[in-house]
Amino acid sequence: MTTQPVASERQRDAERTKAEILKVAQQEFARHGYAGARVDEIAERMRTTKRMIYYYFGSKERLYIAVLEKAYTEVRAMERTIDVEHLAPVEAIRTLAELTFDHHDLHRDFIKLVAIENVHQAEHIRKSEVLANLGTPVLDVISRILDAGQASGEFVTDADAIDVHMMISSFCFFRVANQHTFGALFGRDMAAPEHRDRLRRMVGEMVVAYLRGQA
Amino acid sequence: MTTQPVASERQRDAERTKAEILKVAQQEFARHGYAGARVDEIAERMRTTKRMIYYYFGSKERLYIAVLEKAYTEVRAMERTIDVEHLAPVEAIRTLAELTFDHHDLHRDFIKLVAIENVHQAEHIRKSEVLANLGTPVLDVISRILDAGQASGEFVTDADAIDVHMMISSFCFFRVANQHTFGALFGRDMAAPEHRDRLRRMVGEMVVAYLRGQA
DNA sequence: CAGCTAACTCACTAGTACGTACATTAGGAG
DNA sequence: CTCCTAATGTACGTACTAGTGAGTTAGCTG
Repeated sequence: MTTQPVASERQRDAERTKAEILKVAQQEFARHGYAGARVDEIAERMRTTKRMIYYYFGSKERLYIAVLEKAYTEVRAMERTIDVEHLAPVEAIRTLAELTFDHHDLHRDFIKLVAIENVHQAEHIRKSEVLANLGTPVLDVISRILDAGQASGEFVTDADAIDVHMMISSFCFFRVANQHTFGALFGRDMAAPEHRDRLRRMVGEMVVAYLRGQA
Repeated sequence: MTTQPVASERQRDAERTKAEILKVAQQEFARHGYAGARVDEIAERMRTTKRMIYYYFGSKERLYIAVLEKAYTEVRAMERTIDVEHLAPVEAIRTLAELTFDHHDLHRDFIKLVAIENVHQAEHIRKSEVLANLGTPVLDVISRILDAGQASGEFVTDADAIDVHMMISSFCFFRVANQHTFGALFGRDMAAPEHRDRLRRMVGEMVVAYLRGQA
């Protein structure tokens, strides 16, 4: 048995090459949109060549779909680690909102990909079997919090889990996705630390106030 | 003096041609994004030719900026017609939220242009003098409602007009802008009438609950 | 009606962007 | 050590795409 070089030293390594393509492609698509992204540009920013992109992914569109699949899969995996069910309903939903906020704050590229995919009416997502069968763990969490809150009487508003998720997401998504036009037109950088912290508290208070209803 | 043909019958009419270019271009940019939009495609869908686009607008980018300017100007003009100040604070802010909701519902192309412009980090908006000096009338309206509500004691939360505007916009924007990925992943069409009506009430209740605070 | 210019048409180009044919090599299997 | 194949590199083709050069005409002005 000869000495095996460690993975990082191997000159030929399919997994490593594929992973690098996906990483660089994600940046490129997020920065320039689907049509604006350049396959040649992705290739130039890598150790490897454009030929490899086509060898592994076949086409620009399939590469883009692979990027979406990877991004969504990671996000869903992260969602599954959220644990707020040991908290009382009010604190649970507030914490969930704030974690969602943090999550959006940290995954700018993912937010952009979602925005881009919506420009294209989700046509690529619909082509992916992986994404079609990717559950949404966060909905179950919200459902249980809502049930607990209604049972204890703390939540008065009769809300649906998808709606509540949408309410939280919209706030967090908008702050990140629209920060540039918002900044240009209102002169306020929603991503700046001082605004970020206030808006983080705001999203939590917003959901709690909504669910508690008009006392 | 010879008989004047009416504007619509004139074969040569700069204003009419420019207006048609802008209208078709808005659709094309909204549908395919900045990079995905095709100047030739815009030309083909018109009475006139591609050469005219360059004659009047000079470049694809300047055409795109002109489209943004027109869209934003129209939206701001519409905002100025909003009149809720004869209402009591709670009803005023609720109505404003619902009108904002309707407004987003009606101007899908505009929403998409905003999303697209954010993908490009608002670089085109920043190049436009028109847009830099376009006020935001809605902020004054919100300010006055907040002042009235705080004076009367109905609003407890110490909120800032820009934040409240952001809260309302985010909800309305997200429902329209992200309807495709949301629909694909959660199996719910937020644009369908039954959901639309519920979400419309929801945005109003959300702001009111937030401003009234935890009683 | 003559002349002038803004409005318009047509044919074309230079460069770009996705994708591929073909040659080559690393490195594991036997 | 040899062979075989997955992995990789090079160079190129085809189609598209923004933008333009140069000529033409509608229709207003005097």
